[in-house]
Amino acid sequence: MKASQTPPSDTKKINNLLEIESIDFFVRLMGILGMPRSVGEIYGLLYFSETALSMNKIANRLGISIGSASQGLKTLKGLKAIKSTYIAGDRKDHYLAEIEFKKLFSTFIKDEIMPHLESAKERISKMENSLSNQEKEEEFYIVRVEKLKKLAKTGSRLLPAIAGILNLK
Amino acid sequence: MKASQTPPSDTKKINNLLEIESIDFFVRLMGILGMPRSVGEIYGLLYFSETALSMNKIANRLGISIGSASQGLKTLKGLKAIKSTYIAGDRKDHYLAEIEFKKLFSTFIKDEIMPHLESAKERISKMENSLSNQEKEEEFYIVRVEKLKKLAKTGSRLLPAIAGILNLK
DNA sequence: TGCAATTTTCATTTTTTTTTGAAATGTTTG
DNA sequence: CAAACATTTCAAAAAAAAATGAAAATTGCA
Repeated sequence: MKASQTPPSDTKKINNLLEIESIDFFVRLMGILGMPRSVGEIYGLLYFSETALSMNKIANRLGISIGSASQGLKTLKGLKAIKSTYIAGDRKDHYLAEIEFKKLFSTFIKDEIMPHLESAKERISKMENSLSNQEKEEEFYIVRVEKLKKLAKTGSRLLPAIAGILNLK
Repeated sequence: MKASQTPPSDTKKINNLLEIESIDFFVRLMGILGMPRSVGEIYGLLYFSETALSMNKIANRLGISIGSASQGLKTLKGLKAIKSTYIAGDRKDHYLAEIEFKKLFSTFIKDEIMPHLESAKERISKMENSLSNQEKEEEFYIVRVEKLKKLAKTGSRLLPAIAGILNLK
């Protein structure tokens, strides 16, 4: 008769509606960045958590395995999207969301996109070198290689610029 | 003794090295945009093809099924990354790569990213509405909702701007 | 109109990605 | 330093995404 009204033992009252929306929101956002569901879930949970949460609490609250939680936290640390806090008298690590999204996005651009650009440039060179002497004369091939080079150059300019804009907003 | 030197019957001599590098390049690029391998393969093949190719030729040359080819071409049409050409006396559709990447990217932003932004705004409103009266007073929640709104706003400004920059390069 | 060629669709299969959970590893403190 | 707790790793399972291919739908021509 009262069990259903008792909130989970060790937590302050949770706004479930908010939490659910937040998780849903970040699952989709992380999805756009190609991150697995668990990463979005963890970040969404932490985003509206006033207290730092341990890995175990995160896994329990989300109903995911500790393996997923561990992996997801590692990914989020890599993105600088969370930070860990020391809590006195507790051996576990505790995590808080980094709420400056610019960090998340600029780390993402730097670590996930820029490296592709580097190897793209190499591959474009390979293409250029593979052109036969005859092809080297042909407008068709010249234009296409040119476009690729321009694409790489635009990327090299634009991506850091985007990261930069995010950093000063 | 000569079979291995005979090029495929109906094609002009193909620069396989170039083709392979091109396919590899676009498989990765499309991968960043979350597109399946087949989409990158098709575009990569068309990019250095001087002649327009039919769906069947594409499927054959790439060794993929016609189902994949059909689906991949549909996706590429949607992205405005290819165009079809009429070839006299041939009933089949023939496809050419659209080599202006700006089209591909701005269509991608418009069709794949912007709609997410719209629904994100709705979800942020939901979160705001789900705040209890007490939470509405708390700095913690106010800041977080504010950050989300700012994120949505930055997205709304930045994404069309990026599409715009691409269009005038 | 009717037939043959072409394309699309979609249930099934295959492949890839993600999650799980138990074992191995690492860490703290009594 | 050992035992208790925490975290990471990784092989196996589950889930999700992509590819297949045959049937259905569409198209254009005779």
